[in-house]
Amino acid sequence: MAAASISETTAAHRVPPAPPVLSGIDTSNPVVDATVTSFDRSALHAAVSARLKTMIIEGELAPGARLNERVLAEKLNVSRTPLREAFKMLAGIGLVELLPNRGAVVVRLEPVQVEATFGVIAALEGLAGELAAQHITQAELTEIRALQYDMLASHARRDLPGYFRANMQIHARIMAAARNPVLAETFERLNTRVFATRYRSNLTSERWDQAVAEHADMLKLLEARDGAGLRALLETHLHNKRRTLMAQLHSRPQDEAA
Amino acid sequence: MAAASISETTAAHRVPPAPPVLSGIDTSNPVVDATVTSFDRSALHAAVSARLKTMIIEGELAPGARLNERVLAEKLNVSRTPLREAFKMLAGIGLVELLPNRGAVVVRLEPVQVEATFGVIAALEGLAGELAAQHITQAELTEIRALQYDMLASHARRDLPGYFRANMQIHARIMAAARNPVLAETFERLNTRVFATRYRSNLTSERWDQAVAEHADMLKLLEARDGAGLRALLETHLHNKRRTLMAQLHSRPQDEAA
DNA sequence: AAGCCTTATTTTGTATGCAATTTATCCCAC
DNA sequence: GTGGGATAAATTGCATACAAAATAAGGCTT
Repeated sequence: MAAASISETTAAHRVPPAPPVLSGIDTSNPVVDATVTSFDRSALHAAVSARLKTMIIEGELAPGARLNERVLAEKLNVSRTPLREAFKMLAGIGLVELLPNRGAVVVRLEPVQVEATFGVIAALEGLAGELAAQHITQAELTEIRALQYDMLASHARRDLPGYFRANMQIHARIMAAARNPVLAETFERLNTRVFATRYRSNLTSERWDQAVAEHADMLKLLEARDGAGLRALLETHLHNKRRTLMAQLHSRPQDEAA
Repeated sequence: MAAASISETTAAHRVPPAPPVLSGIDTSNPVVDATVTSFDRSALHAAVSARLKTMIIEGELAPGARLNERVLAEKLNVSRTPLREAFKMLAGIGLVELLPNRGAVVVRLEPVQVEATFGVIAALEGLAGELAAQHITQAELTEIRALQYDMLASHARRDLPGYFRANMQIHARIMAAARNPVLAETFERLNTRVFATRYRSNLTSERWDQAVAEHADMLKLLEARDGAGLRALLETHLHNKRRTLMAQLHSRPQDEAA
């Protein structure tokens, strides 16, 4: 059957139809990671879980899509057992929903849930800013300054993907500087869910300019190590982002998927 | 019971009309025989997951304990397949850790991780307070007032378990009044991990008195619908709690487990 | 033709078997 | 007696087989 190719006796390990994706256990943020640990046989379920995760994040598996075990097992060249285990892991982190006796579906976020998620994210990033102001090193500050210029460049060129990339990096660096792994993990979990919404949305010109200005203030507060100020600013920043997104979601309904 | 009510469900965003997810089949009675066969056949993995969760929360499975598949499968009267699936779910919510080719162990929180977790919890509960002040109904307020008196009674009697029970209820009611399911879910996830630490610790008489006083202020701010004030108070409240706990953890080392 | 009951097909859920890895045990050299 | 290495036992990981449930299909009645 499908799975035969993996259970080859030697370590000859198959090449999936798609290029290698995220490694098994990653605490990093979604897009950056590229480490491919050669999971010979020890972590098929982890590999499958990571693969499904990127498929969901990148929209290959759309929100609401039903995950048929037989079909997916064939596609990924694994048996149903590790696939089902991957489903359970993804259910644990809230990316899929398990319907008893009816399989798994990709979680679909209604606008109201996106709104709720951003409310929590705002608080988490606010906390990250406060802690980062306490713990950040000069080297980290320097890197963020550089990213800020990258962002300004992308903004000037009206390069939205580049802007989002730099933007995301900055937020990630602040999160890293907070030195709180639990905070980072919690944030990662929620950010993954709204990733597409957050980093692939459109912006009005005004909102874009405003966001860039907010980032400039952010950097100033960080340099001044004004934790309370940075926290407040980050929260407003994200509440603004949320408002923009919600308006967008309400004007243009989400994509539906079978 | 207390633990059961909190740990009831880990389901993420559910769409209202959709059928229940991971129906909270909670054995919640560790004394009765361990068979799970009486449960709905369609949710063995969910039932096992819930059972393991309570076993972990109640300390029957100690932090650091290795989860032997054969032994646990026999004890719970299930095959290894749903048991392994339950492991994956618990790994997803951060209660167990998966060691490739070496099974699963109950996550052991080092003091520094407890500290980090409480930092996040403080922010989450603070946010809950702010939102609760906006959304709470009179009926909910009345209930919290009653719980506050329960708590005062337990305090007067030096009934620590009763105090923690009422205390936990109050915090849970505030969380519920926040009307943000994502916030509630995120909080639940973290609170579960530090449950034993949080609600089974000791208190000095002074700290106990102070905590009770803080709760009185909480209620006042809630009644005044002072969101910002309540948020600030809850954060201090939890930072105080954290400081107490950390002192305790450092003076008395954690329980070790094979 | 529409609705409902019955039957067939598909799909999910669990148990079991086997391969691979890890861990424990024993023997021997030194 | 200790250390190292080979062997045996135990344990994990994956694939498959079978059972139960859900879904789809078909035919019958009205």
